[in-house]
Amino acid sequence: MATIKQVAKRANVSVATVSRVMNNNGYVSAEAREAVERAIAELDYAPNRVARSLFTKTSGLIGLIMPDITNPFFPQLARAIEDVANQHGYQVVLCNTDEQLAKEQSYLVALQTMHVDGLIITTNHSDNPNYEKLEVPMVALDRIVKSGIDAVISDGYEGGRLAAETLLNCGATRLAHIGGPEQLQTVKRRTDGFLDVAGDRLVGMTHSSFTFKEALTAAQTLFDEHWPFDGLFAANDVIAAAVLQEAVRRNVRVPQDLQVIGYDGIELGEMTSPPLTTISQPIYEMGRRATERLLDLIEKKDTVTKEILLPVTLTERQTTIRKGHDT
Amino acid sequence: MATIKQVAKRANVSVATVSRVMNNNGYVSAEAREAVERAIAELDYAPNRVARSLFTKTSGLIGLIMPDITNPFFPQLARAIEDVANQHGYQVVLCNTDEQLAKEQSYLVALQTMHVDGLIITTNHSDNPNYEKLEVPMVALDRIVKSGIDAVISDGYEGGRLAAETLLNCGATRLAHIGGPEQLQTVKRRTDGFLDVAGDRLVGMTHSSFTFKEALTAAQTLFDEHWPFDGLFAANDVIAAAVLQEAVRRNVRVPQDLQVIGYDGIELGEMTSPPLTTISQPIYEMGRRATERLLDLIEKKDTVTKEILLPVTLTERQTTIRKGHDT
DNA sequence: ACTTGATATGTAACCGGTTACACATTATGA
DNA sequence: TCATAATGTGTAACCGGTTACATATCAAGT
Repeated sequence: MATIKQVAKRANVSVATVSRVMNNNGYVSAEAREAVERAIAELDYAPNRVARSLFTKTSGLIGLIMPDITNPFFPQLARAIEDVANQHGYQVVLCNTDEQLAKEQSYLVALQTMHVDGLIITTNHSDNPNYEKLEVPMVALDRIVKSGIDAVISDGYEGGRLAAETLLNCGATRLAHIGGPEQLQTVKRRTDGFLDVAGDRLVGMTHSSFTFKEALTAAQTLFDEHWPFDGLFAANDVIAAAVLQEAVRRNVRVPQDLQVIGYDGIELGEMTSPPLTTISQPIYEMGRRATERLLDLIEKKDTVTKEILLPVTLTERQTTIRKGHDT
Repeated sequence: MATIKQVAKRANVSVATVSRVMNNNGYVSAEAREAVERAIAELDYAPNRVARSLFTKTSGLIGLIMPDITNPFFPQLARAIEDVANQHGYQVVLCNTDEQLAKEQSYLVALQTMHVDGLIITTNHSDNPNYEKLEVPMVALDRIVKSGIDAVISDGYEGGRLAAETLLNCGATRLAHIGGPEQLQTVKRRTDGFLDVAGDRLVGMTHSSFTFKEALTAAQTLFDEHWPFDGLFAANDVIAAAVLQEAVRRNVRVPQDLQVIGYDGIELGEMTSPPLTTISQPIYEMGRRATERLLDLIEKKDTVTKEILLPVTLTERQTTIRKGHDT
């Protein structure tokens, strides 16, 4: 790789002049500019970002801290983040923490020492001193966060309500629910919303992690202990898929005997049989907004901490019975 | 953040001594070492990786170039890569290229100027000059690659054969196939293997991209034009899921009327109804091996170009009829 | 006692950029 | 015409590490 010095020599100017044309600042004569540009082209020069970083204290890097990219909710988020970061000339560093504070900590120091310009964090530990003492701009994503950290989330409570209302509207009378991991505030809100509308029409409820395997045993438990019910709301689409599978195993027909609503709106919901009715979060949009917000923070366009709350929508597929069409 | 100079002053030594204790090389007296360590602890010092990078020309960064993290095959790969990279003190930079050469190019220069230590590439364009002229160690993953680039792939041809043999063993006599994108060599081999065993028992075949939507229309076409068939091999699990969904729409019972085998072994296969029999690639293992290989290359442990071919296995679930159990 | 090698430490150059500052030249306005 | 501002360019300091090299001390070997 050519260096700025080589370019300077070839163009018969000083490194300062080369730097000026690269960054388009300061005064440069037309001839000098042309000579430099020719030299750059001839040498196929691209400035060393490490060197630039050292001086400017910016890296063009964004740290992305999420529990597990393997969880089907996160790839879309990551994609959105990477897309907009890239459009603005930033690269993203991927970190999987499995929600473990120790891992987060070690990533945090690694990212800090490489001078990332900002952080997008999907963590429950944002109130941890490790985060608080960081002077790096950051925004929390899909997580409710204690103090003065920016956040973008979607309206889980309303999503829960919407699920219950939909089930009720579709004629369900005996409701069931499988909630998510209880320490996830953002997931708990879905349950809260659902429960508030369901009231005493709730006949059974349990909890599960977001792994399919656990979801399957949770579904089995629910069927074993609380059947019959005719409307079920799952805290995410993976759990809903498990319910669907368990339903066919038990010859419970969906949606005739049991209507099911999932949560998230990931692609998996299209692939089940029948395709899953679900409460869709605007996942890509969430990633996009979080990144745009972070970029604003980095460029100091805005310093007032904000929480961005995005609306959810009902995606009606075939695990509920359409009213008005009266299938 | 504290700098090495501050540490040096506090410990009453020179920066060289601090550097020596940090890197554990050169001679350092016990007292000096202790003083430095105390100063480091007191100041919470961590060396600036950017500065170190500039001198050493290593960054601790690995570039991960893949088409689209949103495609459910890739998150596991990314996770494996990130896991082993992290275990060795490296961070990974995520790049989504959508298979577009222009995007790859722009990522390549970005990654190069930030001095990534290595590259894992999932691309069809490895024979492009952009890659060839790079002096960065790299390994291709899940892609067949022209010249002297290391690669790790799994045995697609054998996987295709295995799929056909399994279907035949399970009593299928009229075989169908939905192939993947034709420019993907690694996917084409699955088709080749399948076709070689199927021979003239093949009654119908079509192609599809790996998006669920397209797969669904491909499945419809196949049913429309070539039904009946009783054994189907799909080039990946997403396509297989589409076939399953289309089958229930047409009241075709799986596996009684039609047996289906997918390919990849992603988690989606567990979530369909019925759960999908599939040819499993050792996805995590592939990512792991690729990264370990890359790390060896980076550390110059080995310079002979290698192709690592990993075996695939049959994961028997419920879209095929178990022989010997005669369900 | 003197050479030699091991131990210990500091100074300064270097990595490849950016930019403050000095200096020179040219244009502008009174 | 002369002061002043705008334009153009180079030198060198700086960012925060690493390490070659110089220098010094001390123990061991002859």
